[in-house]
This record gives sequence, C-alpha cells and structure tokens, in this order.
Amino acid sequence: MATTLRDIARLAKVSVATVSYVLNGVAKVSPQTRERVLAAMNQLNYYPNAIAKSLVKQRSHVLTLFLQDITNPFFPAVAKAVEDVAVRAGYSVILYNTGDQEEKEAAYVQMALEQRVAGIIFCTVRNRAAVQSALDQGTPVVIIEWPGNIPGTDVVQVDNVLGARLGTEHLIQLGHRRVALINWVLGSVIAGDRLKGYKQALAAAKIPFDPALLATYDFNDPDRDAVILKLLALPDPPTAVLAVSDAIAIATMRTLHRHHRRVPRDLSIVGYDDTLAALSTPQLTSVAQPIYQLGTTAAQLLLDQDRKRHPRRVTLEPTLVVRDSTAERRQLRRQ
Amino acid sequence: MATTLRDIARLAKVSVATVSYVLNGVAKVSPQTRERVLAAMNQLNYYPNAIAKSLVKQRSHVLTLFLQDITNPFFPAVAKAVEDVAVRAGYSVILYNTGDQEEKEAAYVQMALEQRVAGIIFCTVRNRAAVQSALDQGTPVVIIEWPGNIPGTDVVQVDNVLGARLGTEHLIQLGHRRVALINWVLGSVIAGDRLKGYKQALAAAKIPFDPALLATYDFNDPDRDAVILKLLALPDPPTAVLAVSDAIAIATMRTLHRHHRRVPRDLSIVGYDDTLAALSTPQLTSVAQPIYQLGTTAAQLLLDQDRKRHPRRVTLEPTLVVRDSTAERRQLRRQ
DNA sequence: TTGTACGCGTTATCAA
DNA sequence: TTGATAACGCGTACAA
Repeated sequence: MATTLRDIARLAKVSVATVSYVLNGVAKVSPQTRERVLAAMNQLNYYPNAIAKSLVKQRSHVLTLFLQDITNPFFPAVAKAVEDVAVRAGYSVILYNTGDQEEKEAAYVQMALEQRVAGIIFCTVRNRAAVQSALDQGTPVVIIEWPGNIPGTDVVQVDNVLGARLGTEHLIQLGHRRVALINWVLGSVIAGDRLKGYKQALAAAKIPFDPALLATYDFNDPDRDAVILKLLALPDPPTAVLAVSDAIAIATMRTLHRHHRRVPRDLSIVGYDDTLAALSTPQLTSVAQPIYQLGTTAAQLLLDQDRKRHPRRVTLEPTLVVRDSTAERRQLRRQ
Repeated sequence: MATTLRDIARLAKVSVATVSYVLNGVAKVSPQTRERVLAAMNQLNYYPNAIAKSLVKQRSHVLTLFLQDITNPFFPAVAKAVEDVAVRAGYSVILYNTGDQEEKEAAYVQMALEQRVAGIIFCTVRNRAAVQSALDQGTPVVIIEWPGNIPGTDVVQVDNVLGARLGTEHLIQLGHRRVALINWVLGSVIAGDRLKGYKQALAAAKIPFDPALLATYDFNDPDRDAVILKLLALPDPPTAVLAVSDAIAIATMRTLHRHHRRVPRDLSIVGYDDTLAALSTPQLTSVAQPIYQLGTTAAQLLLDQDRKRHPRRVTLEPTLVVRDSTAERRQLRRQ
C-alpha cells in the first residue's frame, strides 16, 4: 500500500493538516516540525496522491488534446507543443485521435468530462454538440484552426488567406502566369480561404483568374491523379502549381515524374505546411505553418482561461520557405 | 456544480447505493427502480466522476506512454496503436515526450505515479531507476524495444538481427558484393543487433566482411556527410547501402545526388522503419517494422498484467518492402 | 431487493 | 503555529 499523509503524520507525531501545510507551503510551520515532517516523508518514500487532491479540487491536473490522427504529420508538432507548455505548468496531457468521426468525438469528450480534466484543446472538430457539452459542464475549451464560432471558446488559427497568397505571389514573381491551385474538396472554410488568397495574388498581379486551373485532390479517390493529368492536358497548361499540403505536392511531383515532367525545370511546385517538404527530392518550397506555436498558444490560452474570462481569438501568420522545387519560368520559344 | 449520485438518489427516491448498483450493474435491482434511476440520471445530465471512482479503486483509468519525441516519425504509429487498444478498454492515454533525457524521465514517472496511472509503457528508456521506482510503487510496466532486462517488466521488441539480415540479403540477391552499412554510433544493443544481422547475411553468401564498409551517421554532427563521401572514395567502393533508418537513407540519397551518383543506377539503397520510405524520390526499399503492432501488443500486455503475473517477452518480425531504390548491380566493365 | 455507513487521501475551515 | 474534523463523490460490506 502506498503511504499517505496519515502515515507521515503518525511518524512525525503531528496532525495530517500540518503535513499538508508543509507539503503545500500554505501555512506557517515551525522549522523544527517542518524538518520532522520532511524526514518522515523521505523515510516512507511518499508520493502525493493526485487523485485525492483532484477530488477535493474538483479538477484533475490533466489537459486533453483532441486531434484527427497523430499519424498525420501536421499533428505531432502540435502535441509536442501542448505537452511542453502543459508539463511546465504541472499538467499532463491526454491524447485522443478522433479520426474526424463525430461519434468518437462525443465518446472521448464524455471520457474527458468524467475525468474532470482541466481543459480541452480541439485541434480539429466536427461535433459541435460535443464541444458544447464540455462547455456546459464548465470545462474550458480552446479550438485550433476552426473558423466557426462557438461562443465561450478561445480560438487559435493561422491566416490561410495570407498563406495561399504568399505561395502564389512567389510563383508569380518567378514569372509564372499560369498557376494552378490544387485544393481539397471545397466546402471547408480553410479550402475557401486558400482559394481566396490565391485569387488575391492573381488579382494583385493583374492575371485573370482561370477556373480551369483549379483542381481538387482527394487521397481517397483511386483515380486521384486524373486531375493532375487534366491540368497538363490543357491547351495552355500551368507552368506552376500551388498545392494545399506537402503530401499533395509530393503526390503531384510523383505523377509529374511519371509523365516525364521535371521539377522545377518544367513545372514549379509550392507545398503547404512545411512538414514533409525537406524530405522530398527536390526539396519542396513550402508555405510553413507555425504549427508548434499553434500548440503552445492554445495551451497557454487554456491554462489562462480562469483569469481572463472573455473568448479570445489569436491569428498566427504563415511564412514562405523557399527550396528547390520552384524556379523561374522557362521561356519556351521566342515568338 | 456537477450532479452527483446523491442528487440522483434524491430525485429517484432511492439510496445512493442503489444508484451505484444500476450504474455498475453489480447487484440485482428491480426494473422499476432501475427505470426511475435511469430517468433521474438522464434528467440531471449526470456524468460519473472518474476521480472519485479512482480514489476508491486506488487506480485511475489512465495509461501512460513514454516516448522520445512524438515528432520523430517512428512514434506516432505507436501512440495511435496504444490509444486504440486503451480506449477500447475504457482507458485514456497520457503522453510524455522525454527527449531521451534521464531527468525528464524521472520527473514524468513521478507525475504518472502521483496520478496513480494504471500502467506505463516505455517506448524508449534511459533511466533504469525511474522504471524501478514505478515497479516499486506497484505500477505495471511494459517496455518496447529495450533489450536490457529489468525484472518485473514485460518487453515487446522487433527482431533487429533479422531486419538487418533481410535488407542485406536483398541487396546480395541483386548481385551486390560490396554492401555498406550505415549505422548509428555503436554502443546500443539495437545498433549491435543490426550489425550482427548484416554480418550474418554476408557470411551466408560467403562475402568477406570488410570493416571499411561500416559507417556511422550522426545527425548532430555538422560534418555528418563526410562518412558517406569516405565510402565513395574507397578504392573498391560499395555498390549498395543498408541504412538503419529511412531518415539516414534519405540523407544519404541527398548526399549521393549532390555528388552525381544516381539511385538506384549507381548505388542501391535500403532504408529501415518504412516510415518515410514512400515519400522519397525514388521511393525507398525499406525494412518495415511492425510499429503499429508494437503498440497494440504493448498495450495488451499492460492491460493483461493483473491476470498473468509472470514477465513476458514478445518478439515481432520485420519484413522487407521492395520499392524503387534498389536494382541489380550494373556490370561496370567486362574484364 | 434496498439502505446505512464507512473508507479512499486530500484540502480547508475552524478552534485551540 | 498546530490540531480536529468536515467535506469531496463514489464503492461496498453489512444489515435490514
């Protein structure tokens, strides 16, 4: 059996209250008793029982991080960041992979609430009701990258319009006028914002927007490479591509390779996220998201919530990392 | 305030004990009272308090996973696997990144023990004392990939001798006789086992072992590429390379590329782990580790420990995944 | 089948 | 500066 405050009290010939005082430094304790208590704790190899503490405080020293899938290269850095901040404040972090499934989200929120966790960070959510049930139960919530508004939650996000604009502008500055955008299936706010940034860059350079240069990539589609071939088959094909993730960019490069287009000689490519960018050959130019900072900010907001009660929204800025997958547009032929 | 058993008991006009019974299905409760209680629970939007439950049971429904760095592509799959098994059994998973630092390991073990976690999985450990303190406190421990013996712990590992042998044999079968091994700094049991497997494959093919073909790669060394150039500068240079991780293989490929060696035309390369292998160009042939299975097995062992009390050791087998980075040895010149 | 009462290890509120 | 003691929410002998 683990030793308890009572055991120490007995050994040190004081009351449990006194032991608790020296443990938490909350009340004045005379140096002599303090010493006696510390000695007893040492002798009995005492570990405080966080559970009992939590029962009194009605909150455990545990944060919860919800994400879609830790196996997706975007998330590990978030998890690391949250843990770094949490641990420094004496909190542990529980991780839940929701797989973007509403039922799992609901079930895991339920588990988290039963544990009386000190707060929840959603890095990805679909189930608004689940979020709401956490708020109803009084658990602080921070949401990462969810542009929808849920009153009572803090939000941390990255400026997606700016990111897409940066990537597109870079290509335009290299002389490209036919820039394709390979996006996710439209519908999400993020995909919409990326498109918006892309259009802004075109407009600023007075390049007309051509819907034919818009493609939609879906990893679940067995015929997913068709959209890329379709771009290549255009009468006036793109000389550059902005992909909305490094994974898509790499998949695109592979398809291009198979069809004897060379990067960046024949086509320039910009990725997004800067997670896999350094691994590919050639190394990808990519729009870097401040992923780690996303996590630390979220954790800080969460741990702060008691003090400042108003919902807050923090927007971080992406940056462009130039590597080897982008180059000046080749002049094809003199006219 | 959250609603408690007492609130429900009051509303349903029964005792708290009865409410507890229907909650856990432990004693016979008449259908009528059962219904009344469930209705009351529903009406009051009751969340069981896992903390109070844990205090009684002296164990929380939380597992702990220690790993070096979730940002390293080996670990996310382990984390996912552990979580999948844990959640199915009603457990949550706390994650700690130790960064391979003994002090952090000790501090996090302390935190875990204070939380009275139901068990700890170490996927990476340096600090034997920390492990021991967990065992002393009666917390079940499973260790992944640690060949050292700590009595009282279960161990899950992958056969590293076999893995290195598979990779080397593949290259030998392709006609290569000069196969380099790019290993970590020697000293760890894993590095030793990989070397052993490499030697076994050479011996089986009656190829003499040449220490000049052994290299040590260290990502922290600013001059880390020198070891590769040294291999290339040998009088009789290797035509194939086995690297002990995909990351090293990719770094090697990049260096080769810079020095105008083409893969697999001039050199064949085999990676290890099969984590990044599919991302590179050309895609890497790699020794695949059953990473996910490593995690599920560890979690199952942990959740089982109460029943079977004897320490167990499970060894899983790696497999070879052939892709585009290996090819038959070119006949350089007819003699 | 149901109720009473105690214990789990702390913190916190009083008194002393 | 210390000590008794009542919570905290739940499980569970034991009694009814």
